[in-house]
Amino acid sequence: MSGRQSGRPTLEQVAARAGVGRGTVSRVINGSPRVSEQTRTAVARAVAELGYVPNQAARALAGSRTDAIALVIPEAEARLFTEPYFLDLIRGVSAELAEADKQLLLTLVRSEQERQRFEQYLAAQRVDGVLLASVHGDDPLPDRIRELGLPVVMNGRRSEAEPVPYVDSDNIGAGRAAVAHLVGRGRSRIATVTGPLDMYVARARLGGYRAGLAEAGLAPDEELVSAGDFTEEGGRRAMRLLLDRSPDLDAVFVASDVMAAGARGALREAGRRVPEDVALVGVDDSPVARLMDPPLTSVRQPIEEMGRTMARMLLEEIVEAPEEPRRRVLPTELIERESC
Amino acid sequence: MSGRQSGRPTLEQVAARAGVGRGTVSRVINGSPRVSEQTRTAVARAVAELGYVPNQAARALAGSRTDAIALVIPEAEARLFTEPYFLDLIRGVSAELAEADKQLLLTLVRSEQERQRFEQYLAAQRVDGVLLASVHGDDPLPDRIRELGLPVVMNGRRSEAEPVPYVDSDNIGAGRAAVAHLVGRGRSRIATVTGPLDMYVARARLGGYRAGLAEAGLAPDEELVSAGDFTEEGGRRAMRLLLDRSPDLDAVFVASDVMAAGARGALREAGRRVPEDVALVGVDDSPVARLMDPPLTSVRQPIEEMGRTMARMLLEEIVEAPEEPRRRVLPTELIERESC
DNA sequence: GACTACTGTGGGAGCGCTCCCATCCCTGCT
DNA sequence: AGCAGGGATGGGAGCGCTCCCACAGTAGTC
Repeated sequence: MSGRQSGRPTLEQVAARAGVGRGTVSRVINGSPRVSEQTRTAVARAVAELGYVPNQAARALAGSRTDAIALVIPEAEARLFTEPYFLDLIRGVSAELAEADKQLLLTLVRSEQERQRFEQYLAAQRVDGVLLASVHGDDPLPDRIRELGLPVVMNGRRSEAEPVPYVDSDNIGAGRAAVAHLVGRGRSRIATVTGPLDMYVARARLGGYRAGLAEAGLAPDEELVSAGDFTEEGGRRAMRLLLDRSPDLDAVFVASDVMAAGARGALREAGRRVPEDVALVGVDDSPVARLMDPPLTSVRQPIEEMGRTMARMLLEEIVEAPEEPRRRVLPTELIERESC
Repeated sequence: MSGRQSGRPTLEQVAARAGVGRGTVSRVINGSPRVSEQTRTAVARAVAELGYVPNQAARALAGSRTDAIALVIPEAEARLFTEPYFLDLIRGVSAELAEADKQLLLTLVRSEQERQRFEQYLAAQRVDGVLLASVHGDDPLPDRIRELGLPVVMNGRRSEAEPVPYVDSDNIGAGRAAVAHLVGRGRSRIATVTGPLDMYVARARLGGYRAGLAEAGLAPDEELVSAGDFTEEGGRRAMRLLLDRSPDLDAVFVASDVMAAGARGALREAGRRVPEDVALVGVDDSPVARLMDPPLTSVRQPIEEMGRTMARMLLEEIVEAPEEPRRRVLPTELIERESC
């Protein structure tokens, strides 16, 4: 159908049409300054007339860069996170890459087998760099990728002293802000439901909680700390445990909105009113928070912005050799609703 | 670092190591049957020893296929849909593509400009086919892509008689099932909040609602139909209007869970109890439905399965020339909760 | 006026594959 | 014994670019 039956035009054909050499067209296409203005316009016209679009495969083969980057999301964790998380992240990454005219390759990794397959892709030189979302504490993948010589940027980190470049949100600040807010509302027996403590993000939020207590002059109490797993059910269980151990608690900082939904259920079961008896603060500012009864006060992370920042950092790493690993920690923000 | 400094091994090197010709290695790699068992194992060993991985760009250039497909999601609509929708869809697509060893290129289209850029990509022959999510009624993109000679499969359709291959869920069935369920619970003044009627999905659900009424021998009443826009606020407004016009209604089929959340709010404002005074059915079976008070009965769409099916269809279209456009309509399922 | 120093340009040499044709070497048959 | 018919194999010819070297033309320098 239509005139493209004979195949798409090539550099050579554009060159012929513009009456110049192949190299010159290439220079124009790639914006080299070493071309006279006159030649440039002639080539530009030929390009327009022929509807020329450079063949990506040929470019990649000759130039050894693909103009594509991979975003890797471990499937297991994709289910844990409050749902909009990854979509927001993708949105940010996508926006930034689109501006730079790069392609986004999305890889959901479900199994060890797929993970190996992914490493094969990297080896096949399909991408110029890798973005890694939600990496576990002991995940060797980031280091493996670096060994392949590919730039990587992670979302979040595996530990306090992360050697690989990353973009994280200020999880410690999130915990502190939550506690400070609760203290400001006159609460003093403040408990917390944490995430799984093998994840740095969970430890950081817990650390922020403790720092917040210390700043308010409140004594830490291990009875007031209960570990969840970022699921609703986990939040429910942790809350029950807390109520059991410390019936006198008057506030809870829950390390995610989804867990907060579970916790809220446990409080209802126990006949505690929110916020009259127990005040609640979550993390994520997810749609869930808005829909809860009462709507949940929550600490917002700038997810989309994290995505953008990651992409930007990666693109930088791709062009300029990274002297030392970059890292960015973006601020969080407390969104007040009626649960406090 | 490590031994790959000298560049990755090539076909040629594998051939030399195995003591065979280049063509033979290529045949082994691509699983051609015209290779003796002995040679095959010899080559396989050389591949393993060298850690050979075929260069994708070279393959694409020589073989003119990329082993990648694009999934296009219009950003504007990504915000409308109940959040897990696209993630589930992506999950399904990704799973199926991974099995077939294909890459997923994700493209969020935000503006007309980005859309054009996307068409350039297609022209640059970066993908073997395109998956299109949530296409509007008058969207010319699907036809444009077909003109480029690329296989396309859409999620949903633009009209009843869609010429482009698609995978849809049974939206008419969804409406009928919802109404039948409500009728079964003794309701007879059944209203509906629809989606924006320029979208086929909204019209189909409305059609199902009407068919359901007819099947139950209930007279249609246009006063009982109110258009929303798939947002929570739109659902709230539509519900208010409905209550205003027909205070005697005793049930509502709301064409999405998010709108149902808004509708539920409007009912609360009006002092109507759910389900005692007014029964509610939504669509999507999203997390929102589970969290509502009372939890919302909702018609589930097999989103992930749609994603898988789309991918499968596209892969088929890529290999065998499509005689006539394929289409698949997957069944929906009513999930009972306490809102009826 | 000869020399150097640029800028602009053309085009050869690959990049690492796939495609395909020519070749070789078995079978099996007459 | 001689020949056809295959299966297995080697390797040339590209695929459409980028890189880079060579060269022409022009300008600047003493």
